Amino acid sequence: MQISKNEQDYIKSIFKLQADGSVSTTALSEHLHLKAASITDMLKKLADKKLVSYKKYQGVTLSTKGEKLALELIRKHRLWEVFLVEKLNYKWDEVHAIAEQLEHVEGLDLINRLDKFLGLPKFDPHGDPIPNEKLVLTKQNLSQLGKITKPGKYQVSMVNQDNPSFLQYLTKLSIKIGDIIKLHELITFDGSLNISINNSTSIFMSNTVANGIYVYKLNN
Amino acid sequence: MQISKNEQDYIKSIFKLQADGSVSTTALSEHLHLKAASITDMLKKLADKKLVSYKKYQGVTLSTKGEKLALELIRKHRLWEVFLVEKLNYKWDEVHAIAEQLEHVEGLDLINRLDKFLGLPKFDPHGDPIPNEKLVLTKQNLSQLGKITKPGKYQVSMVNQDNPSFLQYLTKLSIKIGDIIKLHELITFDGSLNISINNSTSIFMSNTVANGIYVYKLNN
DNA sequence: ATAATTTTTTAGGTTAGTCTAAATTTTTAT
DNA sequence: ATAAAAATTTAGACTAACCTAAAAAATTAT
Repeated sequence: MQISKNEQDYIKSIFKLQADGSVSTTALSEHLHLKAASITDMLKKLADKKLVSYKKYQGVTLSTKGEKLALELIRKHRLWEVFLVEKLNYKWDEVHAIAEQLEHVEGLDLINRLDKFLGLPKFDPHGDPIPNEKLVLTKQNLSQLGKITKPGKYQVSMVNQDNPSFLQYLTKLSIKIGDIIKLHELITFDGSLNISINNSTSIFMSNTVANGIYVYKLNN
Repeated sequence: MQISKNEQDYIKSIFKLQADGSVSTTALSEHLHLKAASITDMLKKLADKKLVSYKKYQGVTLSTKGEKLALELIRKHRLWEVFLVEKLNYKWDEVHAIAEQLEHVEGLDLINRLDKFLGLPKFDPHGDPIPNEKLVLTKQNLSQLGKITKPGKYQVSMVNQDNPSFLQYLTKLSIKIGDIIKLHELITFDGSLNISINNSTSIFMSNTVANGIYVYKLNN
């Protein structure tokens, strides 16, 4: 059975939104920028193809098969992003739309060859983990910088990739994956932060920006 | 104005078939494996978009705009083929279907970056010339090995890429782009040839196979 | 030159994926 | 507990790209 590009996009969205429990028609409608009626239509088709489990008025969840497909797409998307950044010298804010197309390219063994060519990378340019050939996705235990309550040393491990201008702003601040952030002070009033990056002069950062940065706590 | 993947496929076919003069509905129908009625429909749309010039019952020719698009697609296709063979170690008979998909991927500057990454190759894995960044396609003056009338030394410069099993057969004969073929004898009866490749022991080759090999005459 | 054949177009229908508007179900607020 | 609001589904329509069958035009053969 073949699954269209559009169907694949639904599966990816459901995967992304299904953090806890089932995904509502409205949530999908907003995420895909389509009308709710269109979502209902498609969910029926996806259910017919056993990619999701769907009961009227009760939202949708991925089946095992649907989840496998989602992980394949995520693997493809992230590996192509690595290719675009590492090999074609794109910036991290430029690759999403292109990878969105490349992830739908099919070919015997293509993605595993690409994986090997890239040196079996574990993370994409934004720090998101790449599912391995067995589609195992290893999640790290990270915190949003904006939610942290104690001053200390943290390592930038992942950034929110949904907004190119956010990524451009991080570039302007010269914040990259792997950087060490020292959190000096928390302003409780508005959640903004006083930090320094890789031991350079300290800067202020809004809570909004800090929430797009995921960090790993270092032991000193 | 945006041009769909399907429209692009028509443009490529017209380019390929338009060797001399205009292309007939039937020729396109066979090349694209679609019914003639569908071709007529689409030609009207392509004419509306100024990609072709089309008059009822008189076949179709590409406009300047259509020709530019065709060359862009050929450039993309051939560069992706180089990528697949050079970087991902595919064989020359395995890349066509994947490149067919990759050629439709759009992205600012993508193909020029790929071109640079690959070292500005002049030919694809089958020896077809790659249009440069200005879309100039330099054609070589080659002959089909099966049409040659005089014994002598020739260089394999291009092979017919339409048939994977033909390419596999060439691989079995260990014939590659750049190889030197010595044509010892022509059998006029059936057009078959007695040749040797890179000075190894001589072999016979059918006229059919020889016609899929394009060669350049060497001076001795 | 006309009849037969082939090519091409037209007319009307199908499917995937979207839409709007209306109907229905669920949730929330009183 | 019921009314109002929100979410969801149904019904019917649209577009792109295909199809079949029939009509029309062009070509070929007698």
